[in-house]
Amino acid sequence: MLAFKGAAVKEEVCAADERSVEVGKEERLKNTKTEMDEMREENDRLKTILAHIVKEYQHLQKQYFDIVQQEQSKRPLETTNPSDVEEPDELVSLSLGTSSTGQKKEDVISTKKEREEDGEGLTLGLGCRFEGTRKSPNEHESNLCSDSSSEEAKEEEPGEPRPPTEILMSLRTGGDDEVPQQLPAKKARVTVRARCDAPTMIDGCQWRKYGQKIAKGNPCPRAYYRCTVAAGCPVRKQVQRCAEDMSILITTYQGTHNHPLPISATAMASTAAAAAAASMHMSGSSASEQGMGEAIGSLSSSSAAITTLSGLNFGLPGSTLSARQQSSYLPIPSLSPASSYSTITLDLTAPPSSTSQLSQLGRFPRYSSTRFNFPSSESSTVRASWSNGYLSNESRAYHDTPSQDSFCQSILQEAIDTTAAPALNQHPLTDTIAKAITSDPSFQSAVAAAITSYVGAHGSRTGREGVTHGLKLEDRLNSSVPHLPAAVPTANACASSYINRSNTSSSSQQPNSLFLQPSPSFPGSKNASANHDGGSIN
DNA sequence: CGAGTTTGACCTGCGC
DNA sequence: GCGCAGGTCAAACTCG
Ligand SMILES: [Zn+2]
Repeated sequence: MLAFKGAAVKEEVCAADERSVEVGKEERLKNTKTEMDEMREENDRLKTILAHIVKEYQHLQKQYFDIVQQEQSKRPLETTNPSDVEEPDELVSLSLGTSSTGQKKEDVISTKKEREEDGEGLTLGLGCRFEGTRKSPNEHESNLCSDSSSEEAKEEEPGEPRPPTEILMSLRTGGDDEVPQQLPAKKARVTVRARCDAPTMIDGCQWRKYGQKIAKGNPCPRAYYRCTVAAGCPVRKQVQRCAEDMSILITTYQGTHNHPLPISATAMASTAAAAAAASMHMSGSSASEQGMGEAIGSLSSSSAAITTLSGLNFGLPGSTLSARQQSSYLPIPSLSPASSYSTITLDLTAPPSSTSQLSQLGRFPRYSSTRFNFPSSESSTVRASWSNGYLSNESRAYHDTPSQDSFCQSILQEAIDTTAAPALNQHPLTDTIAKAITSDPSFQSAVAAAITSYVGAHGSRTGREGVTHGLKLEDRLNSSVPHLPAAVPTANACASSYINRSNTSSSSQQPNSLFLQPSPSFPGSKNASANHDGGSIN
């Protein structure tokens, strides 16, 4: 009896369960459908946005070409850019300051300590010849092998011709033509100033320390690192703390990677590039077109998504070919660039006030500098989205899916919008970007890396010029697209989110295949001493 | 034992 | 030509 009763009860219970289960299934189904609908809507939205972006891009591109043509016609005989030639060193400074107003030139040195978030290392990367955006990993390997032999040669040669996206090509043609004229002997350098507690920035690349020296005027020793991701990679970096503010880490990247960048680095570079481009647009005026264009170009090369941005960038009303402002900007005396270098300085320290810098311009007449400001106000929201975007990027790092990067798209969109309505909207975008940049050290480094790479590529190009005209374009393309500039590893300990997520392990990043693999986690970014940029060093 | 760091020596460019 | 400073090399050492 009891047994029966029990059985009956059980059955009832079972029936009830089944019912509830069915109900649950239905609900789930409904939910799923709803989600699907939402996804579809989202998809449509994205498509619309993409279409819009493309349209804008084309428009801007056209404008850009017009401008270029105008410029060319204006100064047909000029062989070199005035600025380039005249100034032994070009200093382009990117200011990613957090201060919202900081429109322009603030004293870099005075940078305050607003950014406490980045507590750790920053990283920069330099150009990379073979870019990871490419679809076929195999190519990377082959490239690596071939490249690994001679550093210098590599630097000068972009390498194999990779068909960049058409957009890039067009951009490159236009933009680069002007650029190529830089001084032949110049070596590209990217200096990143960022607040970072960690000894070095994590940029996703592996670095090996090969020397240390106490520079004059700065009690803090300067460390010298060499990229070890690929044998023979010519990229080097110097890491030094600012004498005036020990919390500021100054990292200088030099050279162009002769290997594909790690996914994380690539992703960072792209995002950074996008942000940089966008912000540049916004701030527009002061940035030198050339520098920006190049930087962006390099960045864009890495990721298609960015391409759009770069396009925008180029599209900018050539605000400045002629008007380029050259200001000397020398944040840290000890680091003063050698005359033979073309240097881009990324100031991620968020200068507090915007006026001081101007005062300093006069101090170092010798160097011209272009400054890029990324004013920002703090916001965490942007950052989150950015991170997401980054992640998505990362997964696709090796696929050419420019338009698909939603994150980038959003950014682009913003940029575009802003661009369209020049003055009005600038702040929002700028802020957003700035926030993103500021909040994430890795991002910062990425920007720097991207720029660096670009510059490096450019420099190498210069060397090659004259040799083969026919190849020129190709080279450029290659250099710009495939060869990302070294990604600036921004890694700090802070490297935070991006790196941690995307980057493969710090120390073990490996050139080809590994790049593709999403490494699980970042070990600890703690040791500054660690050599691996990815992990510790930098 | 190999990879990476340390550190003094060495090389090079530049100003006087 | 000399000295200085920045940058690099490489032997010795450390670490996993
Ligand atoms: Zn490298």
